[in-house]
Amino acid sequence: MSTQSPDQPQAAALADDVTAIVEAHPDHSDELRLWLRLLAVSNLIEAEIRRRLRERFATTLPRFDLMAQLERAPDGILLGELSRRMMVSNGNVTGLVERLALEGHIVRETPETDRRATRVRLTAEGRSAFAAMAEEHSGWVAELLAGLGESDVADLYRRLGDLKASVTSATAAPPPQKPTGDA
Amino acid sequence: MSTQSPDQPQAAALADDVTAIVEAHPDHSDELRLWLRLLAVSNLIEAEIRRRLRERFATTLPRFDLMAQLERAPDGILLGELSRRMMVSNGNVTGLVERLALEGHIVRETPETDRRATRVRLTAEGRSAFAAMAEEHSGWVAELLAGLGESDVADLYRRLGDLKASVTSATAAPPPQKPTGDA
DNA sequence: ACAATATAGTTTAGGCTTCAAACATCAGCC
DNA sequence: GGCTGATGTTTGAAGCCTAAACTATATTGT
Repeated sequence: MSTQSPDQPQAAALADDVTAIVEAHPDHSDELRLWLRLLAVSNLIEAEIRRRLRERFATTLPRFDLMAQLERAPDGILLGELSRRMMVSNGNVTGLVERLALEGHIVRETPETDRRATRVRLTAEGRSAFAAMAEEHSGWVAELLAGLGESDVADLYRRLGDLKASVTSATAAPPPQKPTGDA
Repeated sequence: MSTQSPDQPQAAALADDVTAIVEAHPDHSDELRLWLRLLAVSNLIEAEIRRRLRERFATTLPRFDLMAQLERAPDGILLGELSRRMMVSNGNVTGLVERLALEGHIVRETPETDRRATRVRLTAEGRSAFAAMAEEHSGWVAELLAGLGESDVADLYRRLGDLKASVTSATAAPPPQKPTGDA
């Protein structure tokens, strides 16, 4: 797995065009393939977990995620902070909170000190519902990853950390724009 | 990173409860952590790519994916086949195709031999638009993964393949139910 | 105090996604 | 020909998601 172009070193007649194209556009196929596989695996696992959350608990991944955030914050969280932690938009949180409140899993309250804000907390019912879901959930994940050895898990974890660092640094700093004069 | 439970082997008073719990619920935290990181990395990259597709080409990832499928099928694809290849529902494809057709990127036609079906193809405009997008897209991916060495890419690719196999085998065969009498 | 600005959330418009039900057509059979 | 069951697609309801516009409240500068 190094360069994708299939082996036709003999077809000389048209080869010049191909060569020119390849030189103008360096080969990114290994990275592309890696990304496509990463995406496929991630979607595969996610779809299965969504399916089970729906079948077993009649809930969804976003609601589960939101409850997971609340469980770690016994005193509740402001919506804005929730939106930051979940990495989704404010408006999105508004809707999720509305539905979870209807289900009785969480409650909203307005702090005395800032009447713009809304703080949400798990109800007792929500806390115990989440505990049940979280336990099964972690079992599902373990089941799906059961084909990996202990060292595979550790290795993948570390390498994905490297990848995350690569992505973060690539998105944090805007790409080198016109170091010299490539216009 | 092996077992999560913090070390309090001395706290004997309450330890029995903890022990019982741990034995009843084996520790899955390493797998869980791996899954959360995989999901985070995947979402990070995906969000960046969606953002760039929107900014540079005023399009979306699903539309890009659909066009990518069509590009590999010069004679067009039936909607059902498209839905299978993209791993999304039929109804989803209906909407995507509608919007891409409005944009002039693709055309729909009904085969003479089966008037239930719809075959979609890229237009000439769609083909060249896709070529431009695909080239930038692969550059973005390479850029985001640039922090990884060549061997890192190959390693990750292989390990993700193992992971995919694990997930596939876990979801294909329903979990062992009553090993003896299910005949 | 008051105007300007900033912050916390909600709303709106639009797109993606699924599932289930409806619709259209086809293929086989009587 | 006309049933019947399978196949290909669309529709409708519901949820998730975002960006942008908007409301309400708080803070800051003067």
